[in-house]
Amino acid sequence: MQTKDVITALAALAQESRLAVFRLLVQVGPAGLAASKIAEILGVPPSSLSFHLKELSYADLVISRQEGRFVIYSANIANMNSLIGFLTENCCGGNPCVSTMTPTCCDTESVTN
Amino acid sequence: MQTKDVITALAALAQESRLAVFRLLVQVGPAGLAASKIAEILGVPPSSLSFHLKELSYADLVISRQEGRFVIYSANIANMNSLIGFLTENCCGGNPCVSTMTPTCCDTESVTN
DNA sequence: TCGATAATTCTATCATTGTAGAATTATCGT
DNA sequence: ACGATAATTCTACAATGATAGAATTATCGA
Repeated sequence: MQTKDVITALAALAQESRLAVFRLLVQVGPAGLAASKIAEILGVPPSSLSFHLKELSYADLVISRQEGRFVIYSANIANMNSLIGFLTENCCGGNPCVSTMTPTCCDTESVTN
Repeated sequence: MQTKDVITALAALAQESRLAVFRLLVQVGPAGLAASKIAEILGVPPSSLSFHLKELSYADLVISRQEGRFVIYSANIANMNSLIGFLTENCCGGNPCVSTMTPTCCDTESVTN
């Protein structure tokens, strides 16, 4: 994961609506939610939500799939784990303090640091 | 950790210079670095660096201590771990997929979710 | 106490980002 | 094929954030 991608991801999350969307999708898991359902739950106007979902997609933090006339969004857990890995990388110079270097969330198989 | 604090922290990290400063300090560890040293290593003008350090301090991502006429900055690992905990909280609805829920970096004692 | 260095604040300018209504495109049910 | 719903793009406006020189404050060495 490149510095540029990390900044894009962090910037995407550093916004109230988007952070709420992302956390909601993290909690929902791979099943995901339709855009309209997200808008309903969070009380965000559709056009605003679309804007934010686009940002999250661009940052590769969410994945979308078409199901009929619904677009289902779900969190990209693997990329979130990469992000976390980047922030904690080589902590304290490498060896002295790192106790556990395991990913913090599910989908550990597909983590691509 | 509150949503507002998380957004502040993420926004603080979502910037090239600040992310570089933070990662540098994470890698250096508790010993930290003087502002002038950081400016030298990263090639950032002092006034700009001050601006960014202030942001990182406000976000509670770095800690500063005075040593003579030097101000030494170090990463606040505990708070970074809280941040990571917030993002991964209740992943996939709680139980089904969480394999390891351990902090990703040192200073595991002082983690305050 | 005085010059030199460290660090921050002040200031102005420039660029980016968030918001949400209106219009547009696409897909469903009948 | 047509009305209804889903979702996105377009648009304009407001707000926030980044940059770096100049001035300011504070601490060191001699």
